[in-house]
Amino acid sequence: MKAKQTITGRIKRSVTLRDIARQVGVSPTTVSNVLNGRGRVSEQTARRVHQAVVENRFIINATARTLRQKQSKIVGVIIPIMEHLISFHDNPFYWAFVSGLQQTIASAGFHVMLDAVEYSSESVEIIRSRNLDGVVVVGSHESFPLTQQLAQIDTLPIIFVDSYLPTMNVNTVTTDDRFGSYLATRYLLGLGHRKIVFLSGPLYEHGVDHERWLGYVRALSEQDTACRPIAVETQMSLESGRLAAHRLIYEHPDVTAVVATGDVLAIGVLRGFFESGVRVPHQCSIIGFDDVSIASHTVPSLTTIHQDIKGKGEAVGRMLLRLIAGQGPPQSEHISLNPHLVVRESTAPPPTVLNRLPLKGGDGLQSKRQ
Amino acid sequence: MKAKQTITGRIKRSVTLRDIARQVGVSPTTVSNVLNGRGRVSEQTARRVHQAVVENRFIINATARTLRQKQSKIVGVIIPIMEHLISFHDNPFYWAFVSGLQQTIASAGFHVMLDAVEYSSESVEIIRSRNLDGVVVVGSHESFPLTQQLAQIDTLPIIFVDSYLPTMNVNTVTTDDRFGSYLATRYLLGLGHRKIVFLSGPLYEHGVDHERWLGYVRALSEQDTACRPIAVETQMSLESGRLAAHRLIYEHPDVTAVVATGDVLAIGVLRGFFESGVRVPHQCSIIGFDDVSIASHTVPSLTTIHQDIKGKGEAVGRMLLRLIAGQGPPQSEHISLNPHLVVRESTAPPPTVLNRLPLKGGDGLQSKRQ
DNA sequence: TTGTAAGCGTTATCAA
DNA sequence: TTGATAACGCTTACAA
Repeated sequence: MKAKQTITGRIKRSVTLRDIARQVGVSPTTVSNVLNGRGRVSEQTARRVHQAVVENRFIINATARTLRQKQSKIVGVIIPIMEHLISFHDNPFYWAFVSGLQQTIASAGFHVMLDAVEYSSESVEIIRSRNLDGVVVVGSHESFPLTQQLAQIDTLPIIFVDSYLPTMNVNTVTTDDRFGSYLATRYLLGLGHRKIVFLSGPLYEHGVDHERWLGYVRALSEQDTACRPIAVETQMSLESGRLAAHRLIYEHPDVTAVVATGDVLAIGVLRGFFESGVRVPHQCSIIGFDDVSIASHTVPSLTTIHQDIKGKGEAVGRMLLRLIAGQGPPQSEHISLNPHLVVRESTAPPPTVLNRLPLKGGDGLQSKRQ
Repeated sequence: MKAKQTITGRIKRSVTLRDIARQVGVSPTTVSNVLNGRGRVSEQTARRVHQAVVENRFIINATARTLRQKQSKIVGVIIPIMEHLISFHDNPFYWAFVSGLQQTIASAGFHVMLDAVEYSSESVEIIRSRNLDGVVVVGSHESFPLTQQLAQIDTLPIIFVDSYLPTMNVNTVTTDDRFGSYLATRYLLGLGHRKIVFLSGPLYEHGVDHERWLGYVRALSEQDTACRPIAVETQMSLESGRLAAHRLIYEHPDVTAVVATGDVLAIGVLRGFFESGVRVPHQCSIIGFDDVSIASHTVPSLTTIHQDIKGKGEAVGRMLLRLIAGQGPPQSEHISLNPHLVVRESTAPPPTVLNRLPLKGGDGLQSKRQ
């Protein structure tokens, strides 16, 4: 291990609190008290200490402080992943969320440590090892061993985001996914659609997409006609959406609308339909979920269920700060954010019987007569 | 400060290396040696130590280790920001980059600490305070006080990403932006375009967008006709792109192609033109930069300059690990990644004289005769 | 092959 | 209002 050396060969040491104390002619305790604003110091002394701090460009060693106080002022953001990071890199969702969180906790002097952890992991060493003050887990499932481990931790606040963990007594922040999906489906039903496909990522039990499925089903069941739910399950990615669109055309040619569980998926569908010459919304309506910033800039722009992603990061940040400060309630907190419908260009009433044009091209000509 | 207490009122202490030593009946040194695989321990002892570690769910305290060794195994990712985080939340670029970096350094046991720092900041306390082992700065400019401060640090490796700092002797990883932009512009010239607008974010001197400007200018100047460069400067965001498209139609109605310095901007333009009824690529071609995953899924899909963003994060991670291991060269390293052109649907030859349709609608009828 | 003891830079406790 | 001292949990000379 080579030591960092100056030209003179002396080991380069950073300025310590002790150095400041020595220079000012007081004890380390006093310097510490000044730095931490404990007040029991004369103004004189405080001023001199502050001056020495500036002069020597002293920066307190947070590592030592953490060791002593067992408070790191670090919050861990843990993202459960599966093998090859499916949907981890691509999803603009994460960044918006994390930047909202970062901004909020930074204002209280906290830092964010990012960690992607295998969902099958049996423990998350970083939490104890680094004395994290709090943890945020994004997108977890009850079935993950990782989730089980994390839920057992009772020595520091943990917040599960976008995770439905009904049997676990943990803090959660979610969007009301079921309601959002219900809104989307009801809107389509209101426009007159009856054949509506539900397109989602993997439907884990108690997953976000599963909640959205329940909202979709409920909306359908409230409709007096016998609307059958149709589920198409794929991955949450642009490309999966594109491919799903092509499949839809053949497997469900009579469909007039698609409820996608994510804008990413919806945008892929938009593209897939375009490639096949299916016009949106004239032949088929599409509705997304999330309202990522690009949703308002697609062609056609995307009708979607809006959720404030950055705001969610901020809400999580505030909740975490509160819990860390010990102002948390004895039992777990749950926040469910309200999504709302944003109508744009990708939805319209279904083609009428007269001008109906099935998705599948084969008998297109026939239907075009009007 | 309330201590965490168990029901019995005893302070809850985590298992330490000393506890393990005591239980096994050896010294802390031996346990440490086992844990760090230093080898000078009998296999017997090693086995017993390992067993005790597992039994007691011992996790080493990285904070204490850091304090002692002055190596934190933490890498800081610093993102210079201006006031209200313009283009920080929205840009999918960051996430892809950071996740590539994270993945790479995690495999060597390093963690990522994320920090957004004001560009005007005079110091980055976190670096010394947390004993960071390395730092990555994304998108910096020479004129930032922050950059000046960071460049002076010589006690740990710092890598500047997507930053052109010609007067500074620092490690950099960039994409060959000038060349990429040159490729884009040359491609359009080759298609026959002569009125090509350069649409960018703020053109800081030595900024990424400025480099791209130089590539654009060079391509034009190589063309034998007197192609005048036309610069339109805005913000790097979807919405700015959309608005710019509307402006373009009036300010430069004779333009037949747009070189945008980012896909985000280009996608905004796509949308803006759509809103105005300008057909892409028939009336106007658009070419982006970055090839974010959505670029291949827009309507029309985006011709763009591809750069491997996640790969850039990985390259930075590898370089950082090398530098941290002390295998770095005495002088600064520079890596320039090669971008390439990806042709999709948003580009085509310009409208011919006969079927020419200016962007501006006013005299559209006149030109429509054929 | 193993152990002793000092120290990393801070803060908490207690005393002055 | 201030200071001496002992930790926090680990690693590392150096000694045995």
